[in-house]
Amino acid sequence: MKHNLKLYNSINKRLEPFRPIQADFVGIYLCGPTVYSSPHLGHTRGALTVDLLVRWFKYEGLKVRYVRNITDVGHLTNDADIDASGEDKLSKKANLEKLEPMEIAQKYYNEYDQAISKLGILKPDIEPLASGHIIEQIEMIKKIISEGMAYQKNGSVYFDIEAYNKKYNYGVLSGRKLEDMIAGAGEERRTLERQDEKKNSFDFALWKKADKSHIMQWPSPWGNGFPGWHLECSAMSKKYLGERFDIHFGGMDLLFPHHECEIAQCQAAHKQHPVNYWLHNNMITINGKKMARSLNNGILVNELYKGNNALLEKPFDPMVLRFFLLQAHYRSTIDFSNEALKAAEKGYDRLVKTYNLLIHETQSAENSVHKINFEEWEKNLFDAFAEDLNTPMVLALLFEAAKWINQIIIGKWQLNETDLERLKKIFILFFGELLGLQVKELEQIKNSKEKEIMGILIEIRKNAKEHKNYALADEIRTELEQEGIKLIDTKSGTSYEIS
RNA sequence: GGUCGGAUGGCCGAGUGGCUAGGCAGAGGUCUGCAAAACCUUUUACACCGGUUCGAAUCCGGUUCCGACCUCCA
Repeated sequence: MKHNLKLYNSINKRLEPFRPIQADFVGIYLCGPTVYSSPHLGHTRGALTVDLLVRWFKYEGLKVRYVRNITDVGHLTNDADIDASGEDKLSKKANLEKLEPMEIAQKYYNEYDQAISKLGILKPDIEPLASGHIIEQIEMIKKIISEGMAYQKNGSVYFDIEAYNKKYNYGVLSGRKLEDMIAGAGEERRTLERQDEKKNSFDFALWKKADKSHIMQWPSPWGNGFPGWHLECSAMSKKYLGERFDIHFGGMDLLFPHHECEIAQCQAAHKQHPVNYWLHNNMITINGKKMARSLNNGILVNELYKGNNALLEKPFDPMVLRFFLLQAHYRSTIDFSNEALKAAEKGYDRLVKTYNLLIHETQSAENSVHKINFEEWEKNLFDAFAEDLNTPMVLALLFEAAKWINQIIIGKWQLNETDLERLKKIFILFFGELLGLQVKELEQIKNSKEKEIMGILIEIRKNAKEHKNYALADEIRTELEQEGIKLIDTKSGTSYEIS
């Protein structure tokens, strides 16, 4: 590694220099989505942040194995316990849409995959399904039982936190103490059903017994049932990344109980803490409140792309969403609104324009005349990215370069070939390769007939202007504008944009 | 109630002790027949009250407000 990456480790609550377990290799696990409905904006953030990490590691020459799971085993809608109907989310949706649970999972997985890919997010190396790892999960439960840290009750298996806590420390990640959790289980806690099966209310299910009406179920040593929610990530991360791996990523809302339980399961089964760096992204908010499926305030990713949501004035390009998210640090909340997106769109367009100018319009000169400190700029870019992925800072530095590029374009500054190539190289590296921003095609798909007609109109208008027939010139401009065609006059001539 | 985080100019959002973050909007300018676009320049800030310090948005204490988790959640 050429640069010193620092990451904020949730378990120690501080920035730590990143050191891989094996030199030149890094293993990353991201808690992916439960595929029972369409992805909303919140789902993009974790995937995007890991994408940045992966891009960085690859640039630094590390071999990356990036695992992002798909949860296609329905968790029960109500706690880890059985509610009145005994349905899980996937079964419920399957009933509703009259489909097999696996059809539901496939359908929404496809949607997720598509929506995420449009954001320029690289695919993971392994994308395992929870349903494809039932055997591994059962094996892990057996191990935990043999360690005396889980117990069976009526065909279900629960994790015994009290037993676990005698040897290990439950709560290392979230900072929760067992006593507090007992004390906290007071009047304000919701009363959960079937708690009597558990020794303690904070115990969680490793395996749940399924009755006949439950669609997704598998045979196990404890009878037919399905695995508990926390187990899949432990089983799959162990299988593909080992008992101890480098980076575990997920949303902050998963920190407790999900990740805490993962730690407990792994430690019970493998006698070691599974992860070196616990990373968590913050939430996307809307009017200051977390966006979530369960809160029904989510904006779907596809709604954003298509503009068909009451809160949106218009559709937005996926790259605008990517830029919008990069403007905030991944550990901060980011407040979503139509206005904020519009602002991001303008900023992004400006950066893209500058990018195109740099690549296509700049020409080197004999001698450099400028006020650029390349060394400092370059160093600041690398430092910003490596300082826990400070993408807002990286963008600010790219906007600084945008000003330089304009100085060159208007002829105030000039760069010799070496300097110009250097500017191009670094700009492309950060803009494209590391931030993963792609250039929207400036030349929209204009068919040749349309170009011809527009060329004629522009020519007529040009002639009119030359003969000072401004009435005609303005009429052409106004009429076209009413059709959504905007004429843009520049020194070198007139171009047009269709909205 | 418990655990944890946050409060920055009209909006979004960086910044951990002294030096303009940045984007959008606003203002002024260049260009233009006019306008738009583009480019250049630029105003407004650090929730409140104390304290530490030569110096605090940044550290400490308190207050108020907001949020996340403790149910499924990215």
